[in-house]
Amino acid sequence: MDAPATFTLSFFRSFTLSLSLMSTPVRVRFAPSPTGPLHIGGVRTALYNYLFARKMGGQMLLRIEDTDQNRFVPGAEEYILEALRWVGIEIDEGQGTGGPHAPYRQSERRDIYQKEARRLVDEGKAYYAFDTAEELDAMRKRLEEANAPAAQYNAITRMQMRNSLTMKADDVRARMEAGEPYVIRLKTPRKEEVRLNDLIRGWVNVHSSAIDDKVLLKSDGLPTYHLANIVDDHLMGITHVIRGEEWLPSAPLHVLLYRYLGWESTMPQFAHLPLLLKPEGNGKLSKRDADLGGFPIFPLQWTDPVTGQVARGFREDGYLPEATINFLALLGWNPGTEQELFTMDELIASFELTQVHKAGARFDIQKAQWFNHQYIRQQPDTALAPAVQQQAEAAGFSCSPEKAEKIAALLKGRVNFAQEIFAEADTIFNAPTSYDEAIATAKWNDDAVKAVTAFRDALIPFDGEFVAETIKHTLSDAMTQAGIKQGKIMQAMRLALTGSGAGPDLMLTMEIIGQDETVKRLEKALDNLKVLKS
RNA sequence: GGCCGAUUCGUCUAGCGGUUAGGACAUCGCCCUUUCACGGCGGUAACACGGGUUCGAUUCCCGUAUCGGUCACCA
Repeated sequence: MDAPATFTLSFFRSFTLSLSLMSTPVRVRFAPSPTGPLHIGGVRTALYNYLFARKMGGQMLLRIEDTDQNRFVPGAEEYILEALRWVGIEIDEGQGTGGPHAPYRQSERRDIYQKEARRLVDEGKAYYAFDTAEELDAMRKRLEEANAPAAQYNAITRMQMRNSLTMKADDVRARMEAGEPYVIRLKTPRKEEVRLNDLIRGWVNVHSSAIDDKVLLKSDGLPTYHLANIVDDHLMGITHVIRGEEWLPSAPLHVLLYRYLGWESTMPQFAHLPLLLKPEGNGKLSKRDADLGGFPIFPLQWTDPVTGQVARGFREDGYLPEATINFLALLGWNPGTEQELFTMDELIASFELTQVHKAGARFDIQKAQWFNHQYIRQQPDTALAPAVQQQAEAAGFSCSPEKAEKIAALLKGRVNFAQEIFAEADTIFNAPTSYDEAIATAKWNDDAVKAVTAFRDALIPFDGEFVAETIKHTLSDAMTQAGIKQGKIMQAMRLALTGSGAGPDLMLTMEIIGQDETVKRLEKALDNLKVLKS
């Protein structure tokens, strides 16, 4: 911590995570591209970044990687911000929040990247290239036909292409002045072993011959991901890059870039997360799976601005944010305990990057539903009631807040989603218009008629508080007087009141529908149900 | 195809040389209950394969297979 901190830091950084963490504040970033709705896998990446940042007492940044003008989708950035807010991921610095390293939108930082790209050219670590798309295609085709080991722009092929390494300096300058389009490419070394120590996977070695001369700066003047993310991560003081496994193959290239830019000593640590896979079959989770399986893979509903197509969201489907993050957190990570239910604070407390699983995880919506069930039943009735009331009123029923609350209390344990409560409450709002035939046949007998009649007769003069407890007593007294065993006629009683053989607690159901309605339903049953066999 | 990565019940996973291989979802059964659920209890179910290393491998090493990712002026 004290005097030799700088030395200690750079020396131990690559070996000991904890040591460097004690010395430098952790800074992580979530850097999505605004090309559409944020994928649920992206939400998980953001979540792991957030958990790690909070756990380490560090900061979480949000950067928008919009360097591809062609793929820009209006509304996507707002969607990202809202999705993160919804699941409870707080951004300390970045787009939508601000901070000392603004702007946080890469399209607004082009001068910064251009400066660094030119510096690389000046230092002989990159070069200008004028090849057209057709020329590149021709080169790849030629190499493929020649059965070359790799059809790429690299240390071998670059000398046959049109670039500042093969052209005269005057020629290069003249073309640039004439406005001919060009890119800046990395001059990848021919023979070099690039190593990187991934926090989740350990050492990964790649030979530089496998890395091609990646375009760093595109002909439109904007950087590619590779350049932009390194420049920004460095400038913004990022200490840990936590991202999806799809970046692992290009990670050695990034190490090379840090080296060439002279920033290797403060290079962030890398952690590559396993991917989310299709529920069944092969490949990674895609929008198609959502359509096929009838479940969301986006946090929020999204309407495509061009096609108008609507993609469902976890939020709109009725998943609670708590359930969503709990589900996501455990998809690829496990604290090693047997705890399944975690609040955000508990996740933060127990999260460890080193405990992130290495293999991809199949997306299982059933588990998500189970988590939602757990959180729905924990919700206070008052939190669930407004939605019930709203749905009821929208369907043309009058429903007081008190009634909605009672309904929520009665049914929340039976459902996976809040909106299912109203559907389950159908027998409360609607008197039966028909009766379950199987139950009627089996249970509607002479005793049942006698029991229902007796109960009705006991209910009409009843003037106490009409609540489950007193109803229960009234019923049992009536049955005793009539000489009927209560257990024998309960199914019939339920049938008379709800038309169904199954449902929630009957006494509470009666309490909610009220005394008058209860009596009315009993009479209606007596009028409409016939004893088929005695 | 080249390169990189991965591989424990159907699924998510624990395990980090010696375990009756544990938990959760799903599934099945029992109990609870007026019923259906919920809940409780229990059952079925896994170390991809082949070589090593070792007294001993799910665990370490090497192959094979399979799966995943990546090979753009997209991120």
